Amino acid sequence: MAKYYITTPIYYITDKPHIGTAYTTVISDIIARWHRLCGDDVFFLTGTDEHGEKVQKASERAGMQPKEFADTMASKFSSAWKEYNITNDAFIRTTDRQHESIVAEFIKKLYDAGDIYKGEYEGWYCTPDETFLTELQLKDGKCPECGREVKKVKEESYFFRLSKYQDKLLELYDKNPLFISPKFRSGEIINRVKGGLKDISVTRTTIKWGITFPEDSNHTIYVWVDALVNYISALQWPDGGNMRFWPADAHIIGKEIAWFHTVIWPAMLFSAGIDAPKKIFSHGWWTVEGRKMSKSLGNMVDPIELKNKYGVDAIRYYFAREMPFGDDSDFSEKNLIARINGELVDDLGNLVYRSLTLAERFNGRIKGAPELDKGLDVEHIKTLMTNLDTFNAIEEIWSQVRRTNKYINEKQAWKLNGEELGSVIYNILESIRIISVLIGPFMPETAEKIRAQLGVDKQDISHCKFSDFNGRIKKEGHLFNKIEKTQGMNA
RNA sequence: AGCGAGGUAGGGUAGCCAGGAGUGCCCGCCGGGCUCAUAACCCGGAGAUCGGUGGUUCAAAUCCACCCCUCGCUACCA
Repeated sequence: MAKYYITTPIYYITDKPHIGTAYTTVISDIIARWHRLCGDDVFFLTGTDEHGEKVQKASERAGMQPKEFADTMASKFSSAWKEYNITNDAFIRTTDRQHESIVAEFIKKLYDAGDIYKGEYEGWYCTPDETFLTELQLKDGKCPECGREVKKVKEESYFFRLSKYQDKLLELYDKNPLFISPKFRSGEIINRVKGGLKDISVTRTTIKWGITFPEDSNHTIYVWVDALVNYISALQWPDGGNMRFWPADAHIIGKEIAWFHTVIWPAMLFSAGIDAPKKIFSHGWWTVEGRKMSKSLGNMVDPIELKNKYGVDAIRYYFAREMPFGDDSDFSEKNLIARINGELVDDLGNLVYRSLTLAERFNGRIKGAPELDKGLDVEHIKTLMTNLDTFNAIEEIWSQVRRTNKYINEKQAWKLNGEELGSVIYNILESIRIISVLIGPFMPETAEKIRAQLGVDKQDISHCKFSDFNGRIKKEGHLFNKIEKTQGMNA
């Protein structure tokens, strides 16, 4: 049995869950469920990032202690994921005491390796935005975000010798072409690494809400270092039992944090003498109704509202189906409704309903030779899923849904009887049974409903081939209901 | 500015790396079939100067050059 370790980023708790974080988490869950379906020993991690200046400020505004504020926000995430049927094996919080002590131990290891030295951080700071900026980022000497004046700040800081690992990183990319996925994003990173790496500041003296740097208690560890270590602290590094899951098979992230995961994180691991993860997959971003999603535009989509309105499985399906492998996509309610009505209600729901009507009326033996197995390529779907390509995997599954609908029409099943009908029904039900297994990771509730109506046992990937049909038909209702146009959120 | 990604019928995508008739898929539109099914499903059709210009070639959506447009990243902003 192969092990499979998959992670989401840990989400920064100044925001509540939105469509982007929900997307990352759902996609990761689909992959995790897929691997379980394939019999792998899976560890699936998500969690929250709770230190840093912004959290400190946000908690002050909320009139709470940072830890109290963090507790409130973290539970918003864990309860949202519960509602989305997320099957994470652990939920890590960077304020967990175990995490804090492991981060301290980890950074000490880098220190002992001679990769941490004391220096002086110098840069620009935009006070109203509370943001540190580099020379390059400034626009006409002012803050690129708000256009206001910035001031020069100088502060004692400890640095990590990132520059030392340039060659080792390039070697990593070279030996593992899929390390930075999808491939079209790797050039960007590799060129920048080739262009040279600067050491990075890893501690702060001005921020109190963080983990104390063990070598100098005037400093706290910078949030990014703290956050990245979650991937191993959740496994109880260095010698906890779950370390057998390391190296991670896939870190699923948004493209905006690719640099940290593909450059800084492996470099820190090298310094600590730990293997690099196998793959960093950065997915695209959602725009909302054609516009960038942002708080100031007020177009943040609340995943809980969305789910309450359309159903968990519909949203999970939409996430996996709408956004092509790694690309950006537009979220639009019109489009979501079109997919629910066209693909879930008309294609899949209707297929199951009409098939069960035929099967229920038939009282002969459901038996025959496989005909509908042609064209269904489970191995290909496996390959796509291994490559995290949920978009094309669904396309492939749906072609079988369409093929089955077509088969019913071509055979004119409603006109047949006797053995001939028994054979056609056999093919239809076997096809639906296999479809239900394949869609399980995407739409677990729907898969379960189909399975119950077919009256078959729980199955895994090895059952995705035509064999004898052994179910006991029990037709219930429709799997999905049509969304009327007037029901749209903004309609 | 530098680096990167993309511009294919009304919309969305695949094809490009390894050139060979504009070929595929989904939605929408028009017409037909069927009645097991949630106005569903199935079949057929219309619709594209493949962003522009120039080049290589017997042959370019595909290779090369230049240009236009959109988007992302640019390191300590989760």
